[in-house]
Amino acid sequence: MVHDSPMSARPATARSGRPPALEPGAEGVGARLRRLREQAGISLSELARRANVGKATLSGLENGTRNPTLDTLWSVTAALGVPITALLAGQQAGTVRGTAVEATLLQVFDDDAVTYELYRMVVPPGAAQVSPAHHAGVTEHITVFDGVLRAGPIDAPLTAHPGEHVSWRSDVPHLYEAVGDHPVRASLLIRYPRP
Amino acid sequence: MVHDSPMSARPATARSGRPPALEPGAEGVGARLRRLREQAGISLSELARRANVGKATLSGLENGTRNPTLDTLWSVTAALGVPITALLAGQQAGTVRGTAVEATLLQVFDDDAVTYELYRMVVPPGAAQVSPAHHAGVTEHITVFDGVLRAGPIDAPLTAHPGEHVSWRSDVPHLYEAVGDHPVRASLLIRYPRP
DNA sequence: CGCGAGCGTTCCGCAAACGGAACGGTCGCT
DNA sequence: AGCGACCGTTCCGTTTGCGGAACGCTCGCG
Repeated sequence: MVHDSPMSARPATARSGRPPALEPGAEGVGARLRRLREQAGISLSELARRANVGKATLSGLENGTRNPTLDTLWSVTAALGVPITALLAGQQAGTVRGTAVEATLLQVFDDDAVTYELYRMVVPPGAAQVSPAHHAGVTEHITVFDGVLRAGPIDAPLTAHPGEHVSWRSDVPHLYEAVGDHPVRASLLIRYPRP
Repeated sequence: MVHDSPMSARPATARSGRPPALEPGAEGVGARLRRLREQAGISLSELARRANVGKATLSGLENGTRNPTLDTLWSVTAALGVPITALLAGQQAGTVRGTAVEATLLQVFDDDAVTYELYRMVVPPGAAQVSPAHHAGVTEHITVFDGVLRAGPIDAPLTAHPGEHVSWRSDVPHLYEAVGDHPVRASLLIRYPRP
């Protein structure tokens, strides 16, 4: 689910015919930047000087009327001494919503030969979600904390009760579904071997 | 220290006369994006279609020859179903280096009236760091785990041994310094009241 | 009072990021 | 072999983010 076809309910990032106001995330970034700058106790002009960016750029950025470049963001956050993620985080970062599954990315373990992604997952009752196949070798591992989950390959789904663990190779289409009328809370670990 | 004058050793983000290659962070972002896309098992063309961006844009982004706009990043990460921070994180995110202090941002508590930032801090022996004043009302709180620390307002610094706690109002210039030849490990909590 | 210093915003020419189209290359199918 | 579908890269005209300069404003000081 996690990486699959957000085609359906994509958070309207349409570029066509943009009105004066920018996409939803932008003014959040601007406001966050202004707060960080004021916390640091420096003026807009001063920050522009330190970061080697124009005052116009900074002004437009804070007011949400510009759509900054990545290296503008780098310069500004570096001059403030904060990680670049400080500007982007906070807005539902890491939460992925599918048709019937909501998953929050808790952690990524990125080793040489394999990457793990750990999610906290909630499946509400009454709806099922089907996800297309992942790459070969990818496996998913779910531990159920609450509720009863049916998940796994479409033609051979597995059932897990609280405290139980299921896993399968997800290089085939697979589904997630809550059994009964309780939402399912679970942890989801996806393992991606390096090709 | 944390927010103060990274003027000295700024991670050269100079914009003047940029060579074909971009600033250090960029190709990391491109590589990370390519990995995410391949993990999702979709082609560059397919991702361009889903994200509503040009293939040229995506190609240039993955190869590090372009300096993407924030909303390009939004579109792409949204289409991949990953948080935007997935592209930026990983490279020393949250670590701030001063002349004699290295601090890692562990957590930010952002309430209505006040913001707290919690850092893990290491002060190597032999060097001192002076930080200019913060805004009025800002206070710092340090708990020493290891080593002996001298810190606080320049004209009245405090000394803390392992297990001890010091705090001061940081609206005046203040310093951090390890006493003796052991590095100091400590936690640093900065409290910023909303003006 | 006048005036210089600093603030944040707006205007402007230029560089570059953007999407669309065209390109060559590699498959799989008839 | 031929051919259509798709891949990722490159070219190109348009859009827009960029820094610098000018602007109006608010202070603090002589």
